[in-house]
Amino acid sequence: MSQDERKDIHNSDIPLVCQACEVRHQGVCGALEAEQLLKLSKHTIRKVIPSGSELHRGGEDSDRCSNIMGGVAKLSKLMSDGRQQIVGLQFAPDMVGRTFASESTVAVEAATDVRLCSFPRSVIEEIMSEAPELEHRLHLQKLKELDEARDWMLTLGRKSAVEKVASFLFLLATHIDPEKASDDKSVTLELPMKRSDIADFLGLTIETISRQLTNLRKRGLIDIQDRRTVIIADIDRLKSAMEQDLSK
Amino acid sequence: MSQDERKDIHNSDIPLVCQACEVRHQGVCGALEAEQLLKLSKHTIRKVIPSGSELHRGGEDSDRCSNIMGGVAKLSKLMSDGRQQIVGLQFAPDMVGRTFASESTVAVEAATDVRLCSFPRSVIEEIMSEAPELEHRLHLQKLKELDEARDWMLTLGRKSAVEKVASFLFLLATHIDPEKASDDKSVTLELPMKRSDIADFLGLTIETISRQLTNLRKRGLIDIQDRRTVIIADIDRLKSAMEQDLSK
DNA sequence: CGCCTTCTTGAGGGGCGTCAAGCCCAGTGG
DNA sequence: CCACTGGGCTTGACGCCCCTCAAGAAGGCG
Repeated sequence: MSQDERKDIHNSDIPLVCQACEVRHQGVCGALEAEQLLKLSKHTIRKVIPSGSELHRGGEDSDRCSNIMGGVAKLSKLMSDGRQQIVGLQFAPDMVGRTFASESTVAVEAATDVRLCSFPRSVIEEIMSEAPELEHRLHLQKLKELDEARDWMLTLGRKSAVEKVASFLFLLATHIDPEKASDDKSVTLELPMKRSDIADFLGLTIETISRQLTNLRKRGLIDIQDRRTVIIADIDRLKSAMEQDLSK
Repeated sequence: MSQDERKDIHNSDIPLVCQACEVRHQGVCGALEAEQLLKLSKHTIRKVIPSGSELHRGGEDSDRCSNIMGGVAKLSKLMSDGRQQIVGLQFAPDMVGRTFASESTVAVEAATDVRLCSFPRSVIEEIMSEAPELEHRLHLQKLKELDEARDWMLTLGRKSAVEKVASFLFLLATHIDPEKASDDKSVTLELPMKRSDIADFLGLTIETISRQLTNLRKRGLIDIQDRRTVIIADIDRLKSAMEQDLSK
């Protein structure tokens, strides 16, 4: 097995599990040398989390981090009386987990089935201290998440219900299969979560989500194939619906 | 000048401007050696930004970053029709600025008079590449901002108007003069911004802010000394008002 | 087919926005 | 000194957007 037919510089000593990894170069692992990948891969577990189950309970400690290989995870916060707010969605190749002990009050749950590459927090932190480039990549990812969180604060604080739903659909269209951003202006969206999750993401109720989806449908902005499949007729018109109240 | 009466290891070669800096050890500069401080200090400008003026216009490029030495800066986002959302407040010793080209669509404005230590982005990024500990500190700060942003998303999406105002007052009480977190349960708050800013921070209108402040006053949770000064009677009662609707 | 969860649609009510009037206070100028 | 002005704030009246409650439709699965 030491005889590898693709014996170029980059692949010779890279763990097989990483060689086969489709998101390695986009994720934080792209910053790692073969030696470090080997170290990390000794502690990794690949697993599939079924839709609806938790990767990390909010408010509890967790000493594991995971790269998302596929699927969608949701980050949520819970109030004592049960009110809930989803504060972010994570897609491949994002890394989830509370590095440096932050993110403690956020729960992580699989929205769809999620494929993970999971490892102990201590190992990734140790490698970070040796490989600044790894911390740099993670830093950049967190800066992106911060930008997205602040974008969403504008949506939560200042947009109407229609605008919120349009913003949600646009977010999905630009994050799921971004390479499939076709030449065409129409996009077929597989909604990765149910109405109650969408409501918790947008700070609305399920009834309002439902009403605004039919509102958008009646205006010809979207077509609803089935409850989980939405066809965006024209992504540009949807984009303009994000800032323009269509309630009247 | 090479003769320094405090010739201990730590201070001998540290620039005078940094020796005098009251937030140096708490801010990101705490990660720097004398040599790096010297390099950075050659490009720093200390200045005071008067309340209301912009440090950075949203959507524009900026090649400067700044440490906040004192005062409060607000980060805001603007929609094309004028709706606005404040997405964060920054206090000393936070660093503001778009390192690694993120944060582009966020405007930074002085809420109060703000004392800054400002330097070019290129210099801080260069030093970061030499000193991973500096990037680590900045990374930790951004993780804290991400946590705060997500906390605030819960506030924006799921809390009632009273709860939002209570949350705002609590946020200020715990961020302004945190050392003055006295033995006493009552806290005198100097509001760093006017009602319209508070409204933009909470996703409400100025009228609602005003009404909910008097609501909290009538319930004995706060005392309003003048329009800019609020006395929190009991910080614990205020905290519980953050999750409990008092509209009835 | 029955049962459960999820979703849609309608009717009614309430919380917050909108509009408007007036107060407070600092700044300015006569 | 006071009148005038203008920005910031408060308070009231009213209306609308979205929540609440409820009923029923649509799937999914044993």
